Amino acid sequence: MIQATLADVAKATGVSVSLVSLVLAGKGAKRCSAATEERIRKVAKELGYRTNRLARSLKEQQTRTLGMLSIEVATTPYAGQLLSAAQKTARSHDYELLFVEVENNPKSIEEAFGLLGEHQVVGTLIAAYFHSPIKLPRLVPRNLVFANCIPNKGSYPTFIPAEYSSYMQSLKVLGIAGHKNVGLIIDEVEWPAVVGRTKSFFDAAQNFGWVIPNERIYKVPDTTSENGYRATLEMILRDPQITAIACYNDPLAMGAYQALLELKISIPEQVSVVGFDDLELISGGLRPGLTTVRLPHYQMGREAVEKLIDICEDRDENPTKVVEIQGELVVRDSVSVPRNSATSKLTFGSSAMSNQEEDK
Amino acid sequence: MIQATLADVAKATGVSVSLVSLVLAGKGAKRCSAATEERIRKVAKELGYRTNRLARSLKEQQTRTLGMLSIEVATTPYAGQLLSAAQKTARSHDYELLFVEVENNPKSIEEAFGLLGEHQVVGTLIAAYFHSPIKLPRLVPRNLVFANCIPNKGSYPTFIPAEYSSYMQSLKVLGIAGHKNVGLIIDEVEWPAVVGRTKSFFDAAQNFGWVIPNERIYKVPDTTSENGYRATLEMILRDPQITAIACYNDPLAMGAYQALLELKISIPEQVSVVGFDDLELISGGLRPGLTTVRLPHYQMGREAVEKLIDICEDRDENPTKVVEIQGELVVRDSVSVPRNSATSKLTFGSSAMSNQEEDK
DNA sequence: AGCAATTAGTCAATCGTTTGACTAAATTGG
DNA sequence: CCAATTTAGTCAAACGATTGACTAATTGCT
Repeated sequence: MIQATLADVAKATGVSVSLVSLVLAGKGAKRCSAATEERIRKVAKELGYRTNRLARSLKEQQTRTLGMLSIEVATTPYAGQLLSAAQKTARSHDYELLFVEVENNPKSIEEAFGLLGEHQVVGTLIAAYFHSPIKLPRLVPRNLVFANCIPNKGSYPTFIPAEYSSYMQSLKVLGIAGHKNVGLIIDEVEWPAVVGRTKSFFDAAQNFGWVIPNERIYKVPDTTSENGYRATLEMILRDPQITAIACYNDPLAMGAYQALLELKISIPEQVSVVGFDDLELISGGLRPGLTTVRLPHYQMGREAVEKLIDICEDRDENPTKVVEIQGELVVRDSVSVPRNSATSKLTFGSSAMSNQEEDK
Repeated sequence: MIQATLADVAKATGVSVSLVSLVLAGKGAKRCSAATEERIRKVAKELGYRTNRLARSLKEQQTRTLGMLSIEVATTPYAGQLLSAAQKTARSHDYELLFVEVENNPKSIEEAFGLLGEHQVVGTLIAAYFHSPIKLPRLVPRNLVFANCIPNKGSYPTFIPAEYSSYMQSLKVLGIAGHKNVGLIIDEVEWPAVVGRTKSFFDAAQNFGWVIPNERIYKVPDTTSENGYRATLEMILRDPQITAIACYNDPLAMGAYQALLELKISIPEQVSVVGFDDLELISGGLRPGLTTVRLPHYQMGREAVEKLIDICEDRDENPTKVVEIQGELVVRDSVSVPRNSATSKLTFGSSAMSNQEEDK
């Protein structure tokens, strides 16, 4: 006997299966004497009785299992927060998470839907490792929500980072510090995140009176440190007026640090840098610490699952569609007031270090 | 009707439920005419019939679900590979993964065991984000395996990184390059990984004739970049003979880079550096690229689940206990032959850059 | 023709849990 | 004291899939 069943408890107590079921479900009040109830509970405990959720779900025609389709969420540093949040949130509502990795194509997603269907999941969360578009198959299950990605059709509760306003936070740090000559290094592919952050940059330029921002936008084919390094070298050599570099993400910022260090330009005294993502390994590991914005992975996971459960339990009073979640500005030490360009011109070479004349 | 059942297919075809079941299970050969079989299949397809795994499992008294208890596997950069591998491996054997995050204490683990029991999982994988000891509760389920962690009692299939031989690979790179004066920066807490890599260092010292290694071991309370930076500064200033630094992991190596850069000591010309973990964000992002060792997260996940399924299906012909998996050496550009200390003494200051006189 | 064997199915029990319908005994009210 | 109500339970069907036991009709063989 691998697990005690209701029948085992009933036999050991000398009552019917029904009564045990009622008592253990807390519905025995009107059907059972206090003494019997106690006996049943005692025996159940002794036998280590645990409900068989398969049987319950079959009878109830309703599981408490959610499916989570993940597009590289687990394997991307920090996106895992989303998965962790989803699981913990589900658990806290007595739901389980059936986790399935898929590829971002309709066929792979459709297969996974079928699988989740066989397991009678009551709802499905689709999440991606970066804010990306999802192509859905023809048939989709009911009770579907999205986190960190956007479906190509239909209208579902969708939880994504507020790219525009999140990025604006770090740009504001530059603007308020008084920077006027700001460069941007950004991905050349027009992902939703790229569009939002670009707009943010132009609006910041407008607000803070930055000069000709479109000439100071450097596009890279991939947001690697290597590309951040190269873009920064080029940017600084071609445009030595620049006092601050806004990077699309932290790996680019890491490359920017390397380029500036190589040019013997000190951060933040001579050039300030901001990143995006708060990849702790990078942002916390760099010297000086990188001022950046933490993506709301945890919140997206939590809110998406909470919404999903609301929908599953028909408690969706306000059928929200797209929810943009604000990232959190993490201020470290990579931004200062701009150098006084009258007294401190950027020079390149071994004497750069002695050239630091900061504004007060 | 949310999902078609066997009864639906049977009614639509005009046959009994039994026959449909038999046919769709591929056991209809001796019980069904080819014509009827074809009709059944056609109707099932039209109705989008999918087996109800709850009902099947209940009847079969056997699920195809595995439980995975994770100790921060999802939230730690790169450990997520283990989870991804586990899920994909399970899936490729037609198993599902019920993913549960737990804390590393017996109470939390016991709770999760109970939960998995209710879902009738046939086997359980416990995995941790770093090679760590696990305290098990009094009662544990059958069919248990461990990945990247070690149980405090009992004897279970356990898949861990081969700390000693993995780390030896990167030390060999230093040894073969001809380094004699090698420093080690390592965690002060005696985790299994620390013990293995320390032993590796002493044996490498023995083999390659390194001098007094115990005086060149710097212990840090936490393996952060910051501590790597501090340890490196101290190490180099106190012991300028050092030509190579072996770091316990990549974040420490990142800190070492910063310290060396600040001292204007070039990598690898004047000092070589090796890391461990291959945190791509760091190892691939640093300039020059960091020579390090990739932890076998993916392999641990895959092999653990394969073993688990073997056990669940009574196919465990060789009941292996602890399997150590070798990490993969990733050679980048942070190691060269040692500087010739006769002609190139380390000096500290702005003239260091011109001091590079390498061996040929 | 007569019997066995094969073909093409159906029947019914079962897994563990839930719950509305039922019942026997005890208690209450007038 | 007896009818009505309450108490303390039991019974049985259902969820969907599986499978050994059964059967009716056809075919094969001599």
